Amino acid sequence: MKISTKVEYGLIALTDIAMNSEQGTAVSASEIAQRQHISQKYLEQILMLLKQAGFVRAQKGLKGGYSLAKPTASVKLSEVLNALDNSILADTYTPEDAQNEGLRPTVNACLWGRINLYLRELTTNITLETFLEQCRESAEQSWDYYNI
Amino acid sequence: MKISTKVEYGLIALTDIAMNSEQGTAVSASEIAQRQHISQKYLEQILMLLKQAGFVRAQKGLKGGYSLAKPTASVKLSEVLNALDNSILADTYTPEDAQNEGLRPTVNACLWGRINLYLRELTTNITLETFLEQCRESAEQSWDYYNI
DNA sequence: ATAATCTCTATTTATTTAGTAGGATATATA
DNA sequence: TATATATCCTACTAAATAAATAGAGATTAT
Repeated sequence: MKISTKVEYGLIALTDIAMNSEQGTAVSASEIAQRQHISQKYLEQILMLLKQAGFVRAQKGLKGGYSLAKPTASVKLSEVLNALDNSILADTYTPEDAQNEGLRPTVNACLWGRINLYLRELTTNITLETFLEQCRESAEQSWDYYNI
Repeated sequence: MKISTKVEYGLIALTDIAMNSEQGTAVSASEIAQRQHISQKYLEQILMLLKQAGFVRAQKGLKGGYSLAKPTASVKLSEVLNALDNSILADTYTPEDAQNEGLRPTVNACLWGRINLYLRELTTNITLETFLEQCRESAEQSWDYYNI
């Protein structure tokens, strides 16, 4: 499944903020950009999406930056993805589709609709909390892998 | 999830062939194009993919066309999708990704990899046979819906 | 004051998608 | 064998989308 950089960077940024603002300090866009090798200006646009959707709060000025606006357990991955790209979990259903005399509506209903439902269920059941836990486990595993 | 017309039309075409070549007669591209309202020239390119991947066989010349090359129960949806667009079920993993010092490899492994695995499992368990059955059920349902 | 930070909008560039187009090749049938 | 009807193959193009780049404005801790 092809993921746009916007969605990928957005999730990386959210993860970076979660991991690096634990002491109550905000994480600036420039920090994230440097750490994750992402264009800062592009990242700023993406961070605005995360802020508008209520996942992070922003603090302007010196020592400002972004911090989490909610407890990680209440952040559903499906909602984060929707905030970054509202087509990623959506059915691409058009009004003309419904009037199509061919197989298009049927295939849409039977297959793509079913796949999207599946994806929504999957991503609804992943929270930022569980995701961060998996990231830590994954990091440990690759550490072991290279050192044993 | 955004599906390209190439993939969508490919699946529609395969379904059309399955439904309309039962008497051993081949289905021509022009027939499919008319029935499904798809550009014939574009469709021809897509049918070539399905042929190259071994899902349909082609018969040139007068009264020619396409017919299924395998029993429907042995056609896995995952394989059809891969034939039409090999990125749709794939991890978008690049060599640079592995060397990235940031969170990118971790997020790739923990999230996109997991989602793709999920999608592959789902689509591997759908065969053309089961899909056709669902299409028929769906058609009956909408029939009922509008007539009762 | 000022330097650092987010905010907002416009523009540009690169890539992908969704076709269009034209002709070559093969073949059933009259 | 002539012909109409198919598939096969490749090149090209227009439109949409993705991925930034750029610049200026607003805010705020120090």
